[in-house]
Amino acid sequence: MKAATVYDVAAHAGVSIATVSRVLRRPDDVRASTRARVLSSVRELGYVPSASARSLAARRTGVLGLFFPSIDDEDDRAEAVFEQDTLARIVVDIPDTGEVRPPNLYFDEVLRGSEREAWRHGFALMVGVGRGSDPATMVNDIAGRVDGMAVLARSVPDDLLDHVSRRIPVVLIAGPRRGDDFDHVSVSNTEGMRALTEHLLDRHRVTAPVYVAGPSDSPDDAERYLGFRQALAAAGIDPDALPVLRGNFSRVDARAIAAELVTAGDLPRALVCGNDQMALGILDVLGPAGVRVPDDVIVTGFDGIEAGRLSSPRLTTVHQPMADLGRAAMRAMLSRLEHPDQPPITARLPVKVLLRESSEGAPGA
Amino acid sequence: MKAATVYDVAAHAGVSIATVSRVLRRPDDVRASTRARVLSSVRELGYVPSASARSLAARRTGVLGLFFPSIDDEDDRAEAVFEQDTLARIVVDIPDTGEVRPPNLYFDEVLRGSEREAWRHGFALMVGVGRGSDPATMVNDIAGRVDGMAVLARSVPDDLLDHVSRRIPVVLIAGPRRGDDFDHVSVSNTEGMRALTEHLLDRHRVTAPVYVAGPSDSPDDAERYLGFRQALAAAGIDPDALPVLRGNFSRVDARAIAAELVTAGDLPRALVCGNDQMALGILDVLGPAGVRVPDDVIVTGFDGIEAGRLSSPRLTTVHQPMADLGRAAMRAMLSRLEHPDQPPITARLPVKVLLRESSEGAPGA
DNA sequence: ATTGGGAATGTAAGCGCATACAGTAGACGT
DNA sequence: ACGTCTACTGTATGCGCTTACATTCCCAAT
Repeated sequence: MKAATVYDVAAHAGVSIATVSRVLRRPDDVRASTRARVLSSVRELGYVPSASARSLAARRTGVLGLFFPSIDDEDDRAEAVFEQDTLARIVVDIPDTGEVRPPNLYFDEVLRGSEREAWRHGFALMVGVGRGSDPATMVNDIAGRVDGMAVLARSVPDDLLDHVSRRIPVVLIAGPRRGDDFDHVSVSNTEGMRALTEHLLDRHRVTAPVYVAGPSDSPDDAERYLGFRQALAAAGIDPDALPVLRGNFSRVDARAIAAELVTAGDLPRALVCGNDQMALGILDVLGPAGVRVPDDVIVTGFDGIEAGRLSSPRLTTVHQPMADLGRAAMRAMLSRLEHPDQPPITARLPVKVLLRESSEGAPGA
Repeated sequence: MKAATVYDVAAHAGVSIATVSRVLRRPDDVRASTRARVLSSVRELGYVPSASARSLAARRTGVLGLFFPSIDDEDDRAEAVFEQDTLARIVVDIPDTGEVRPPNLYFDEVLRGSEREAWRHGFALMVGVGRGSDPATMVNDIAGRVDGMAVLARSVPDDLLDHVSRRIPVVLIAGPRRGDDFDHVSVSNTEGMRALTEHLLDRHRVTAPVYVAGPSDSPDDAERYLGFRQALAAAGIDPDALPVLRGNFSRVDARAIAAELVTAGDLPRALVCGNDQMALGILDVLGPAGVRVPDDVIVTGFDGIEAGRLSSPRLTTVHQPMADLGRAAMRAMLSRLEHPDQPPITARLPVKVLLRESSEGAPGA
């Protein structure tokens, strides 16, 4: 059952392969009667054009790429449950109080936005998730298949980016700019954190907020911390006089940090976290420890993930438009494809400060 | 800046294109010294092989496809925020009490699992989300680019499936089998719901649970309802004597249903919902209305989404392994690619009944 | 009936790579 | 020195499709 080709269809319909191709690509160039004949042959033969051949001939693939760094905790069961015609029935009692798998909303959202935007412009989307080993193979592989590629900050080494970008346009998502070579899409980390901090300073008279930082190599965190400092400086407070707690963006890690603060007994008036996960981790500890939020301690996050809306108290945070990030990345790429020589694009998406109970107290209060 | 090709590399390294190709595909067939020379040319020219050409010549693409029906609420702002070098600073007060966007965990998870499994076997993954208009174009397009394709139940009309499957193997995810033509991967909907229902009947002495159904054309819901009925029948209860409430799997819709029940004043002892979203919608209404869960009414869901673990009370539900669904689908496809003539695969993944507070009462109680 | 001209179709040349097959250079044996 | 292998490398073809260009149609206008 070899797959049918243009030749088969052409023969079957009694036309040349060019006509078959036209029927599929520019139907109006073909007389209605022949078109109908060809289409019926297509149907009859189960013909599906080979995108490989088409891309090769047309010099474009119609696919955009998206590359993520690996984040999902390598679930590496070699053999997934499968092949067993099992019907399950395992009843588990009141389980999983902790977090099972922090659903990686961030990537999911970016992906969704990307897919959507790519599709709107007639492109398919190919995703790659950088697994630990060697991104080179994968990135190269994807790069060979697409017309353009968006890459999450720091998921790909610079030299690889340079290499790949000689073939196709590359758009960087989040993180810092990389020289002036690439198009770049990010959110207003600094401005958002500054606005939030200013709010705490002005409205709540906080004088010595403590920043709970993410990994020291996170450019996003660096930008956020910068906003934090700017707000302090603008209020006449010396940022360097305040301690900074270093976390790793994870919830469990933040719990440890909070636990330490509680036992040490020196809780600041406000804990400003570099992301939501950490803020949630802190809430996990503070509540049970008898520390009231926000009465005793104000806690804020950054990202605007769903879980922060479901926590109690609900988390004050800065929401970044993750899906829009993906969309903007795709649009930047498409724009670059159309105008290869335009100057580098820099899109910076606005964020929203969401004031909720973890800083404001009961709703309506 | 035309992209480099094998020819360029060959010329630059002083070898033939065959050797260049060998260096990339079967390095051991080339003398170490020439290999090094070629590789350095590759680097110098920024050569990235064209997957289109390779796929065409090799007669396989190395890509697997995954097709979803459209679920995300068409966020159709024609122009996403973008291009404006805006720095945002908009402060919003205590917002969004309702749900902002039900994160579509289900697809996200299936996608994640698929990507993972595909990658493990050296394949890239291409995703397509069926947008309202006409799936044919998109499915055909994807089918032309991949070696095999997994499709979510009912996202593609039968004739299209038949057509496409003449070119590549197709695996169906979830839903009912389609004749005996396709490989099929699903979860134990019936068994899971039956186990859950039996638990309610046996352990909680519920005698007349009411089923809150999904859309009548949902095969998943049908399977679940069947399990519900089986449990009743096995307990000597006539399923047909009990009313069934019809929802559409959405949270808002379920709220309306619950509201009606509350005002009518005839709440059953237990509401068994076809999915988690609806169960959550019911919880949304019951709590504020003064109805105690589970003391007055037991509420259960199906799916095991994250939000059900974060609700209060936490939701008793049946967890289906969504990521594994994706993985299993990919494996089925790969298996089919290796053994085209093997009999149709049917994988049925086990589920887990998770008993939580919405049926059991306070933890530890 | 002729002719001009646009519309419809056919012809043929790649697109960039993999690979069967042919060729070439040493290495080794006699 | 010459034949024989073995290990590499080059030649040439085709994968299935698009598309510029050439050719043929068809019909209105003369």
